[in-house]
Amino acid sequence: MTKNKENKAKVRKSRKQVILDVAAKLFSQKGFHALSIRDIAKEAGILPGSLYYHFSSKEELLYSVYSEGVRRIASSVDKAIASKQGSWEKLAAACCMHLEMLLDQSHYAQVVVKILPDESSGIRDSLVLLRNEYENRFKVLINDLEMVPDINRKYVRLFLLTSLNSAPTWYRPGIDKPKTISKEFINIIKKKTELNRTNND
Amino acid sequence: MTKNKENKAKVRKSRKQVILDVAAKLFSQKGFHALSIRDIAKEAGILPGSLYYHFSSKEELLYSVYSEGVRRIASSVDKAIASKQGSWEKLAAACCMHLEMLLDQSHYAQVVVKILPDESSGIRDSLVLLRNEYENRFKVLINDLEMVPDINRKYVRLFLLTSLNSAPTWYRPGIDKPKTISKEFINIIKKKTELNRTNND
DNA sequence: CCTTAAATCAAACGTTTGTTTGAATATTGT
DNA sequence: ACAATATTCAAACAAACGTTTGATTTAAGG
Repeated sequence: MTKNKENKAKVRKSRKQVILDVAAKLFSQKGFHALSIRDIAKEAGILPGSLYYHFSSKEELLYSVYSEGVRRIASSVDKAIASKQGSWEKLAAACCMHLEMLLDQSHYAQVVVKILPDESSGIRDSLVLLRNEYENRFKVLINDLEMVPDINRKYVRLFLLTSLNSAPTWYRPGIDKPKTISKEFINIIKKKTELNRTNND
Repeated sequence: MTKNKENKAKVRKSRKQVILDVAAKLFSQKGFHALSIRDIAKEAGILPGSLYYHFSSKEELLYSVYSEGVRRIASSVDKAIASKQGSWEKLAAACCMHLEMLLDQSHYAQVVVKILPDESSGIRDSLVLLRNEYENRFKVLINDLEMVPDINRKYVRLFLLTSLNSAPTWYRPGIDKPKTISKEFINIIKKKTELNRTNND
């Protein structure tokens, strides 16, 4: 009763949401410092000052986008993991979904891996907290992994996660699908790569 | 004359070199847009305008630092490769030196991996060119690698290089040495990681 | 319809930005 | 020692920045 939500909701998304979407897109493309409030406002179809009715500062806007990005990628990955059994299958599913979120035009997710928390010193710690909470999933997945004993799992995690997160910098659609890429990465870790000829180690 | 002696001793490192060193340090720490000419000038002990006697713009300064970074890391890696024989040994030596340059406080090298060429649109293409010329070494090294046939070498390269380049974001001195880290990374690629129990692939 | 609150505009604020300019100072070659 | 050149200073520029403010419009409730 209080408001005619249905009409409104279906006709147009709220202005605040438009600002968030535009900010996600532009932050992911240009980074924090290279993007101005005026750029965001112009693309959102409002005046720069109007933005401050919804967000108290540029940093708070980034935080809103960043946390929404973490929320989206985390829930997608959680769903992907839940449907799988076996430690390697779970990890593969997580990597695949992680990569799909990064590469399939999800600007929110891209912000999470493209923006370094140190770029915005005022909210640095908050961003690191959000990101750690998400990446902890991979720590668990890799610790549960059934693998030969002489591999340092910390480096497996770093190796895998940083590779996936760098994908947006070199990925070009049409060459390979995210699914293919994540499978290749997992395979490089799983399989023996060196030829049998010399095994001096 | 007495003054002349003192000055010469003191100015052994030319002003231009001081500016370059300071810029390398600050660019690697703060990125391109978050760093101002005034910050550089203050740390170099000159006035902002004086910088423009040596460099015609902020972008040209970045280019100078970046190209010097590529020069240093490339020549170090080339030397490291030359002394080794065997495809895996060469790759290991290259990765180790690459990582040492990045982690052992070489600000010039850090600029090369921390600054995304897109941050400075005016010289983007020049930076990409420099970087590709360097990274081509790894393309060659990995193509020469003796490995099982069903591995996509392109992804081995991307996998390895992006992992190494991300190291400055998580590396903390005292825990592990660059040498140890690069060995672990190479090992993850070389060795079979999965337990033998199920080999359904 | 009127009132009240939410949302946006229009304009400006004070700072900081990269850069330019002309004068002043150091340095160098003769 | 002097002229020429190389280097730095001091000051300013216009533009862009994040943000604030007060008026104005839009929407909602009784």
